[in-house]
Amino acid sequence: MFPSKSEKSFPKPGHDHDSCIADALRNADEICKSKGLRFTALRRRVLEIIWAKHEPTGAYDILEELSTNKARAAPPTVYRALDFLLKHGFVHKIESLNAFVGCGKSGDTHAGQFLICEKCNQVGELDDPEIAALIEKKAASIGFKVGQPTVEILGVCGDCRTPADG
Amino acid sequence: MFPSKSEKSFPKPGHDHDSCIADALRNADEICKSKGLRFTALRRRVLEIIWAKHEPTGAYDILEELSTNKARAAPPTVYRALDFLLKHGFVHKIESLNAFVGCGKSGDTHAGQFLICEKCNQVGELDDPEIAALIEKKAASIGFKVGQPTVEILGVCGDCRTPADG
DNA sequence: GTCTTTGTGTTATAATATAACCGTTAGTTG
DNA sequence: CAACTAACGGTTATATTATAACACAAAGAC
Repeated sequence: MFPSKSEKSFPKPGHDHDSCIADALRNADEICKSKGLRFTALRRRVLEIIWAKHEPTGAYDILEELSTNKARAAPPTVYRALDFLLKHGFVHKIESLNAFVGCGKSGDTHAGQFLICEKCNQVGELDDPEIAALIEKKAASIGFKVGQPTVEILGVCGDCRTPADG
Repeated sequence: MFPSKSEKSFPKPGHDHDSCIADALRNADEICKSKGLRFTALRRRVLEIIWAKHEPTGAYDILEELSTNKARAAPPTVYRALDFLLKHGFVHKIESLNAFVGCGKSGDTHAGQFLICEKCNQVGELDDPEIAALIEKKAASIGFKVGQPTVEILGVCGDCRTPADG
């Protein structure tokens, strides 16, 4: 896992993109090996495409990338790979965008808290335990047992902020 | 506006359903009148359908309800009404379900925090300022300016809980 | 090596959402 | 009130997102 590196991550404009793709793939490789999951070429490729974009990517965009000039992939191909990646926590779905992003702290299925920049479209993952705890507490106060929380925050990231954004 | 009534609401199993539909419509009537908005028959009917279901309702379900045996409504009819209702805060969209719910505290556009019961499908609206503030604070700590937060929590409501749900 | 499970290709279709065009209706102005 | 204007809604077509069902191939189990 990536301990501090992606704890409060928002991808920096100048960061080493290639290496973060490589890291994510290597990470997934290891996790799959240790858990006996089949990290097939297709699944690996889909994960790679998602990381390469480094922003929320729609299933049909992935499909596009996946398709070569000779062979046109069909939707179930992508959705099945996504199911696998989601199930094992390698990617998250951003519900408000119908799009998928790579998860910085893969390994276990977990709900993230996402900060989505309206300007650069990049997504930061917060995963803040205090937020999760507060939500759970408030929900519990009216008798509600929290299962899967979806927290997606649209806004403007630090790198894109101008005085006008406040 | 409904101050305490729906502050922490989760519709109770035995509550007076008809009156809460009526309340919501009357409320919307007043707000529209005071703001000079045109609360047309169609918009009113769509809001009524959403409240009548009292659970997240898909656009095509609304369309179904809207269609009589003589006339079949088309999607834009519903989506346009929904746009109006969303814009003015009479309904919310639950992104994780692609569905719409009536808003218990209409009047201004605002982002809600939703508790969605997996068993009865009812939705409670939390709108807790502490949660909003904490999210804002945590986001700010990494330079992110919060715009529109989406908080949707899947789980089990008090009325549906059994010992097995913890 | 056979068997069984899991993964993938393929075709078709479901479910959700929007574009574009146009007539109608409701407010607005003179 | 008549003419004007802007908002509303009907209609057709189409875009976008997602899944069902079936057939075959590849991988792991025995």
